[in-house]
Amino acid sequence: MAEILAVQDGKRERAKAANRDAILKAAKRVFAEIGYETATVRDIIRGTELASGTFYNYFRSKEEVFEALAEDGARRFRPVLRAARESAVDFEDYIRRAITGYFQFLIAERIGEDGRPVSEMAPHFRTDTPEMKAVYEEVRLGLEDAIARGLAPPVDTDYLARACIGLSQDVGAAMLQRSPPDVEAAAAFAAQFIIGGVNALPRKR
Amino acid sequence: MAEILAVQDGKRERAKAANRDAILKAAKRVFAEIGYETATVRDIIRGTELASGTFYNYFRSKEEVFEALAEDGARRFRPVLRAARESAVDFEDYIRRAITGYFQFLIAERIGEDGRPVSEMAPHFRTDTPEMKAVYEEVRLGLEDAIARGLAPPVDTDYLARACIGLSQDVGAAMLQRSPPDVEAAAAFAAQFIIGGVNALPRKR
DNA sequence: GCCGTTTCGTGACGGCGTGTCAACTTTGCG
DNA sequence: CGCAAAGTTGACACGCCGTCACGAAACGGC
Repeated sequence: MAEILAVQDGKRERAKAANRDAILKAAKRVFAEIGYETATVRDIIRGTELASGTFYNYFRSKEEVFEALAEDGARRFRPVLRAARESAVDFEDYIRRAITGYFQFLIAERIGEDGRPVSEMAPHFRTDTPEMKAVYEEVRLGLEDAIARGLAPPVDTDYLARACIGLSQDVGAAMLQRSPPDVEAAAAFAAQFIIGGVNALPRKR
Repeated sequence: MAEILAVQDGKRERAKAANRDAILKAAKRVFAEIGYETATVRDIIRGTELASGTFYNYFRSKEEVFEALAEDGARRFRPVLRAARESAVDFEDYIRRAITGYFQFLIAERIGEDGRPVSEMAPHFRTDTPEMKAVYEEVRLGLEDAIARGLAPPVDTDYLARACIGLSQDVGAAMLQRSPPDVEAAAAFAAQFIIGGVNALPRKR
């Protein structure tokens, strides 16, 4: 009756989800406060009500927690990319929407104004984790899609996706270092750069 | 007589330089073999003939050794950039030379064919260390120089430098993952992308 | 050469974080 | 209610960290 939308009813399942969530939340806070490198598993677990051993029922290491956080972020970001792809009227529009979405995401995700810079908090911000790879694939598919529709010239989509991601990450980081960060200006810069770049590319494949 | 070009004669100075060098060499090998994250200061010192305490006479931590290695790399790379700037006949030529130089550098620097991927070995590959910042400055100056000479349109050189660096890093990484890596093709891709991007940029400042 | 001074290598030590595990508590279920 | 399964707990052994008192080796004045 009261559990109309109870996705999990067992007390065990609820506790499990709650514990995992508590650890993730604590980790996010601890990483932001003292930095990923210096943070210890104990620091994280102290941020919860659980005992040290319990940590290892959920994650194998500090690194795995970080990856889980990155996965979360990527999972939340993917819909933004997909929406950009589906609602865009042309290639230029797609790029602009995707970049703007990413930069807004960056602003929204950084721990409320304080916290350490992303660079310090993200030690190995590479396309390692599965969900990270999924974002890369989403970008690449978006580009291939545009090419298939004749909206962009046929080029090496692997290089192109990597180029767009690397460029966006660094311009995004530069944007965050300015105060106040200007999403519009940064997005316009990155988007126009990419569009111009794509059009100048050697047409392969 | 026999010491015509002896830069350091004191036995102390020579030992110091040799020890520091031994630690750096061992660290480079250890990082490549077992990865930066899992490597310990003890692992590094075991790769030399020295005692554990000696490590701390030269570096404060594993991270500081890594930074020293990064500094070394950046210091060796900077002349490549400078040469590109000085010998280039126009903006397009400058970009092409710089990118090609960087990609050749990547190929030359990776631990002989084996070793872990750069991404795993370089946990915080950001523009943190002084020498790293110097590379960024070198890039930015090269771009400002081109703009001042009217070879490129006036744009936000901070964003532009970041964009070029991020793009080059990621395309370079993608190149290294292919076998065999094709420096020419990758450099042509990155250079043309950048040139096209710059020309499409909103002219500010 | 000799010896006081300084510099530096050495490895043992206290402190701390790690990951494990046997004992204990809670939940699910008949 | 009671048993089995699942999960939590914190103490423990292990390994790494960074330091420090000690001794050896190099320097430099005589």
